[in-house]
Amino acid sequence: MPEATRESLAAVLDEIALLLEVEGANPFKTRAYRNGAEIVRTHDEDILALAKANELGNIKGIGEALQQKLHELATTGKLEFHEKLRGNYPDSFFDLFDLEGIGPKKVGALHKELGIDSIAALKTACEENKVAALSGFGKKTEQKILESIARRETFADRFSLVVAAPIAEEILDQLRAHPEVLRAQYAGSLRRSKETVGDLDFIVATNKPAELTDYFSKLDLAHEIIVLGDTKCSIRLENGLQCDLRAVSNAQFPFALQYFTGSKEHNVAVRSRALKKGLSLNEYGFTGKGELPDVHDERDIYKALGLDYVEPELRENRGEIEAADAGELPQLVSWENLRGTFHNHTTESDGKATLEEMAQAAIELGLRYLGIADHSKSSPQANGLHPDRLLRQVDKIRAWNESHGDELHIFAGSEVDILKDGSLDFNDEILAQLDYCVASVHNAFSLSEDDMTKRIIRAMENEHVTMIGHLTGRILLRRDAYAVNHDKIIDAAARTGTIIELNCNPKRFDMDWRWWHKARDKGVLTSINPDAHHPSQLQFLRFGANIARKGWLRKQDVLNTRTLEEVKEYLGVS
DNA sequence: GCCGTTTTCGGCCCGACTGTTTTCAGTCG
Repeated sequence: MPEATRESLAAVLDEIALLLEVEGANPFKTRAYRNGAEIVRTHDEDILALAKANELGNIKGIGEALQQKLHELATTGKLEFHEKLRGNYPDSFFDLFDLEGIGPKKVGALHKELGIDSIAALKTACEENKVAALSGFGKKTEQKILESIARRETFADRFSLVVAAPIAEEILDQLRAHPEVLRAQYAGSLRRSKETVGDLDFIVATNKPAELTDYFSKLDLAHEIIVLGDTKCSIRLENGLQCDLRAVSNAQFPFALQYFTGSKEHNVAVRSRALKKGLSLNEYGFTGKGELPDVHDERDIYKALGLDYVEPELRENRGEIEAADAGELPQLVSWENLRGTFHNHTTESDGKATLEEMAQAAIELGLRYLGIADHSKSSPQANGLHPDRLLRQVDKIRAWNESHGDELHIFAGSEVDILKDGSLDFNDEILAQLDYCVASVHNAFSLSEDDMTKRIIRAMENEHVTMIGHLTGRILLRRDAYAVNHDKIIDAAARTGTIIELNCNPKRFDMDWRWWHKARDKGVLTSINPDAHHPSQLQFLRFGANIARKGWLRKQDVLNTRTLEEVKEYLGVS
């Protein structure tokens, strides 16, 4: 029996809620289970230990029934009530909930009436027109189910910022160009700078909402209209990305923007704070007895609740409300603070542009310094450099600085492979000739967490290693992180004075934003690096600043906000 | 299933939209 974890407890409660819903139980009962799952996930004591000790009695939302069930789960790793409920359905049944347009009720009806327990079975039933004949279903529903199944096979359910961000900017421009639009903004996870997005949300302030939803549905980018009403519209683009518009009055705008920016968890906390002040908050405004606060923008909403303004990136209910209450929110780093960057490639290894072209792009972007760090010899797949080529590149960079250094200073570095045992791909004699060194893992991903952590810490202990590149090796939407113990790495970084890179290539965003606050508090410095393989990728710095903000980082936590002179001093180079 | 200065029953968040209905249930956010 697998050991119970916080997440396994929560997942069982969520699954019970789902199955109760399928079977038509009291909706408030299912909500109680969902609510219980959320409490298990977010409670700030050791919930597993409390459950084992059967001491959950004092937590609001966990009653006698849930307490008993969590105790059984925590001590035995399973729950008879759950197994009984779950026993009726195969694993494939749960895939049905991934489909858009059908929820627990319809899934329940399909299972009860037609015995459908997988997407394949549902597809067949639709093709045989058996679904349209069911009560509560019809021709259109059947068609939508088939389209949803096809879409699931064709499209991703989340999108990279490289894809989504430019689209969002374009749609926002088009909304702002409409004469009836007073204010417009995107909301949702993009505004919060999540590392990937599931869909795009737009809010417009207007006196002609129906005109705007109509306009939105007819955008050139709109490939399909999902819903179209007088105040909201959803479209799907050709690449499968869903975009939602809410059209509200100018007075409602700040409330709608705040509400649809989320996160859900942040909003729950904000609303409960409002209730304590005798105010009810929803996407349209405050309601309550007496005089209501005067609200013109989002800041006024937070102010009315006695809170400092919470930047969208921080709205994840990870301590920002408490900090806003205490006046202790950080002054976040911004994109304009960045003066240079490290970890960039050229055609010497696997980059697509020469040293000169990369330098030119950095100048155009307004950077004062640029770090080059091509791959080392143990990455032959990336055309990694042997020492002789590396040292020739160093000479070339020194020559550039002689002639162009007043405009852009280039730091000569290397992205050195951390070998399986934690030793480095170049010896100390070579490393000593560089201005700095990014050490990264590029192979042997399947080491145990313990071995991988030791491997990276050994590299950090080398005095020539300036920073650790893409700590976990994850490729978003494609490859999971390798196992590594973040706590131990952060402690080692603090102890050895090693920088942990914030790799802001949107396919990586590594280290994950959730760890930066802790790293910062332990005095760990970061460098926001685009890992650019093309001049245009230097622009990733903008995403990088957003992710840093999401990790609560301030200007002083980021090496590349420093002046050239300060960086030279830090690196000990002239 | 949870909760309570409305205290052991009765309420729990809700508005917009669609499709299947003929006044409303289900889905979504």
